[in-house]
Amino acid sequence: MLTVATREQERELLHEVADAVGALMEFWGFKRVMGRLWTLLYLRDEPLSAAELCEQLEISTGAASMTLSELEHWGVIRRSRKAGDRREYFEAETDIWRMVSRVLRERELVQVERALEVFERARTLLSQRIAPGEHARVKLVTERISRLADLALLGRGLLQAVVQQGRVDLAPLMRFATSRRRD
Amino acid sequence: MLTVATREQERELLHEVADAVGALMEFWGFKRVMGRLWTLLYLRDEPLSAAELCEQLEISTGAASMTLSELEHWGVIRRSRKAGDRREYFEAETDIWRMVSRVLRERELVQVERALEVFERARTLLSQRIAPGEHARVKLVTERISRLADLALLGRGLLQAVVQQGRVDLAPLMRFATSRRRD
DNA sequence: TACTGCTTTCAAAGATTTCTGAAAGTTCAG
DNA sequence: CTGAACTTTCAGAAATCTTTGAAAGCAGTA
Repeated sequence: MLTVATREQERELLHEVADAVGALMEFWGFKRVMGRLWTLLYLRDEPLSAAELCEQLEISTGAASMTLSELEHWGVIRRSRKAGDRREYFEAETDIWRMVSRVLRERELVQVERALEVFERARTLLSQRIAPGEHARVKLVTERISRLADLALLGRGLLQAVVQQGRVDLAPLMRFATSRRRD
Repeated sequence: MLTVATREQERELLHEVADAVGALMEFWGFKRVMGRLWTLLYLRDEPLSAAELCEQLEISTGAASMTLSELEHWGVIRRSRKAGDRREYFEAETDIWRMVSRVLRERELVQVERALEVFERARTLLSQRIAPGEHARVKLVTERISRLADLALLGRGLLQAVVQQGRVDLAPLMRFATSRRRD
């Protein structure tokens, strides 16, 4: 009975972890259930079937199917089959870093770049055709757009650093991140 | 008439910039209108009244009032009054960095830390009470939770680096971010 | 080919977020 | 103190996002 209690407790714990990841991912612009489902798979050594996932997560077959497709689209889970079994099984991609950097590259970076283009265009157009007597005001506006652009550039730089770094070695980044804590 | 055309064009441009910032902020977990409103104020040298903002953004008085409160709560706008005028006027906080680092500190960091606590707790509890014959499996689960924790730690480290850095000098961070682009 | 068991799709329901605008609240000049 | 001018609040409307589940689709036997 110790074992039974422990099993139940473990299940609970893993769900808590899954919920924590779900919260992070939601906060981050994904659907909560994507994070929960991925984590559940990640914390298993064996592949799970869609039916099991429905049961564990208390979602419908439809939701499971769609969520699994999305996760697959992001390359964070894999499908597999067992011989003599019609069902599909799913397992998590375990290279977390690859996943994260892909998302950063394809989502965050795109967003930031889109904004940068707008800022750039606005600056260019403003610098042309300044009505007389407007010089001071237009200059202030341009200056402020430049500051927005600076921030976006910093963001882009950080994202690129993180994304690039990960491909080879995470350590320098981590070192930088932690070394700066007190200065 | 050149001036008129230019004015209209400028208005349009500024709205585009505001929309771009709005999109970033929305993507980032705030309401789109917060970003649009703040940017509109930021790109003005003079304070605006609530009524003008309603008109510019095409939102109701209620929405304006609530949005302004939220922005004030985050310390990114200021209220002011003009002598002999009953209306309140609003202007943007111009220290962008201070704003961003505050948000990172109070929102992102909190989220990451919450997740880290869950991971830590799960690891501790799993390491106790391992049912016989479960060692291998539990070890794998623990190992994977550790990897999640590593990622969260990296995130926390980066956030802290960014937040700390900004207080004194942004340059080193920018240097780091850009120097790493190709290696 | 036809059946069976599993998966996907998608219209509609449900949940959640955001917005509106009228009413209540506040402030201040007179 | 009063009333006009402005602001805030908040219940309900509207818009948006998410989930459901039944029907259609598909793949692997028999």
